[in-house]
Amino acid sequence: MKKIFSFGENNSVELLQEHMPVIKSSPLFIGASEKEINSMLTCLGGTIAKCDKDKYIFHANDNITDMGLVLSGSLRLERNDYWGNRSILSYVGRGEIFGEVFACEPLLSTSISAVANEESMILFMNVQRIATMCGNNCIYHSQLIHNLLSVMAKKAYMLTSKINHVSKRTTREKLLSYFSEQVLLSGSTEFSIPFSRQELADFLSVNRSAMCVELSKMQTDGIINFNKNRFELLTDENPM
Amino acid sequence: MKKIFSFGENNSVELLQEHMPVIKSSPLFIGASEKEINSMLTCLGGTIAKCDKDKYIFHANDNITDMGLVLSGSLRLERNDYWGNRSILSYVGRGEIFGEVFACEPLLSTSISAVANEESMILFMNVQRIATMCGNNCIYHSQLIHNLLSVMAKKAYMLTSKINHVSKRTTREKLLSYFSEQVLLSGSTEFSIPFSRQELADFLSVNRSAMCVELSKMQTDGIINFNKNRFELLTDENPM
DNA sequence: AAATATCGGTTGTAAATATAACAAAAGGTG
DNA sequence: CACCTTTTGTTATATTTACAACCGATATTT
Repeated sequence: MKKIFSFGENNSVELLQEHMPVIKSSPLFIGASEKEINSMLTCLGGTIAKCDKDKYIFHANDNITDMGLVLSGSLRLERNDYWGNRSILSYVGRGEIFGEVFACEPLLSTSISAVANEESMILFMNVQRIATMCGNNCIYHSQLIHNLLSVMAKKAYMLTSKINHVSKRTTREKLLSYFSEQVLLSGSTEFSIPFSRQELADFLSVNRSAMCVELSKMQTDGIINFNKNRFELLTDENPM
Repeated sequence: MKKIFSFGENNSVELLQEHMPVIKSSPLFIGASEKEINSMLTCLGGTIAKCDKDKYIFHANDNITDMGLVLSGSLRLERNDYWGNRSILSYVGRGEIFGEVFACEPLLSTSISAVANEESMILFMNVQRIATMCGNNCIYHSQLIHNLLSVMAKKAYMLTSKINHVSKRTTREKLLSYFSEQVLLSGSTEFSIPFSRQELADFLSVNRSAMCVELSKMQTDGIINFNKNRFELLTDENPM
């Protein structure tokens, strides 16, 4: 990994201009102007680094102080268990942030690593400095804190929600739990889902094939209708 | 729910003294002095309210702006699905905080409600004001932000970790995933768990009885040893 | 249009799980 | 200690799931 840019220093303006659109649209900086972003990133000790494919961005048990924003490329978060089994937790794409959990709570020295999936550009920011208000005229600092809290709140909500689905005992219950949420979110008994069958099965931690069987049964039972990725909940009665 | 105390006003000192030990030891204010806490809570528009048993502290789809700290008593977080099925997500006891997710991201107008399990005293704090630095000489404000970020990071870590266990397909894999984490956390292949069998089964979303069967099998197979709540992992080989 | 790949649905079978019912062990109380 | 309650372990059985293998539909490539 090679640092190629530091905010607050004399740098190539081109590189910055290239990546500014991603920064501007990221959840951390949404609504801020370029000038404000520059000011904030100077405040946060922002640096941009390039990471080659399959190189580690951080490693399990590293002491992490910075969170990252993927400017280009993508990376994956991996977990290693006691026996060295590696499993992929998630992919982090362009515009998404990562590492905020470990940067906010360094004691969670962790079994989790971040690896570049391809050649990637990463913007690193020091979280300690986000929490610590600077004395400068960095008036958007509190907006930044607000944004970070918002990002973490959304993540916690998403995780809680997923646990709710996955904790159900049968595939049918898992599906209905997920569908119920979609109905409540969309405000309609008809909704589209952003998953392929395989992705939905992975999300709910069930076998794709078994899930397809269950979906068909539910349609036969008159509980749901579906066509491709569009679903409809047909029952006002508790189907369980 | 009845407000009985507001920080920054002339209030009964007794009530404050009664609950100060809980506040001081809560994760939000850990390390702060009583004077600092008073200053911060004035800053945050802190109020103390009493809530009777089985009364709602907040209701699904309320617009939540405050997070809470349980000073005495306890409450439960409930979720209602589309069909009105109510399930209990968690219990929140003395010294614990709740509602921070919704207060940080009000758009998550939610299917989740908080209900008093018994007569309870709750300290409410405005999260918007946590994120927004006050102009006062409230020097511990950034410590507070830091603490809040830390709390949310720990929660996200805990949730991610639980998803990792629950997402495994078989009971044995779920158990081993959990045990592996305990080994990594404790740094030893021997560890104690804070769950009864029923609680562990609920945590891993499996049937208690089936889990007991699996635990016995694993002992027979020479993968683990256990006695009451003390477990030992016996294998350096990947048991799966 | 033929070849290829991807995706969704189906089937049969082996494996795993939930469930109920019960027994044994542990803990608490008068 | 005797009694009761709670927790943990065991067994048998019905249900549910995973898995592999296959087919057909759809989309993509050449």
